[in-house]
Amino acid sequence: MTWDVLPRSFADADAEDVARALLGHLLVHVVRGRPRVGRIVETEAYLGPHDLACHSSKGRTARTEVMFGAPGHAYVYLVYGMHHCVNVVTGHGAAVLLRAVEPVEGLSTDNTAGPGRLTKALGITLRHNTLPLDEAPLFLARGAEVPARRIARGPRIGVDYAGRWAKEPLRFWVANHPFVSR
DNA sequence: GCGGTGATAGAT
DNA sequence: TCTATCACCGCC
Repeated sequence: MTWDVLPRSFADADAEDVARALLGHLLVHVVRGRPRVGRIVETEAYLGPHDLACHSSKGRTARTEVMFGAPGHAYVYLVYGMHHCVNVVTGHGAAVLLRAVEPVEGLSTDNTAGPGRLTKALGITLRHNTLPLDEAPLFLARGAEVPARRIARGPRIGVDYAGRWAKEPLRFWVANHPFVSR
């Protein structure tokens, strides 16, 4: 199989637009020559330093530096001591969290709804932090675009601490898709 | 509903 | 060095 890899410029736009545009495309992690592939069906936009739910609202630190770098790279972090989350950096402190994929190929489990389950199924860890997302081992590839009328939106999950930003409808998902979390 | 788990950031 | 916090998940 040859992949139609999405160029880094795909992520060079507002996080909200990228969050929508990523739905339907593929996340590929090549492990020992074998691709692990999921189709993105749920995302969340984190807009930048002014967005109090976004890690970059704490400023430029060793951890958040990657979000201030070039678009199209991975921001991976560990939460609650055990779950990895992977984001697509869109630049200027913003990024898009990948929350759920539909299993396509090579996954260790078909339990891929939820950011921690997604990274576990694909084998994504802190080692992938800052990697470019247009080349092996970890890249985005063209799937099927999701028509706007099939995209639902609502508040982001788990960011109640962020005041009014917790209510902003910055979570996007494929309507009625069985692999969307919750 | 509750707690495990460890990286992170800020305080001491 | 210490401590609070956390973009979650599995089990109760």
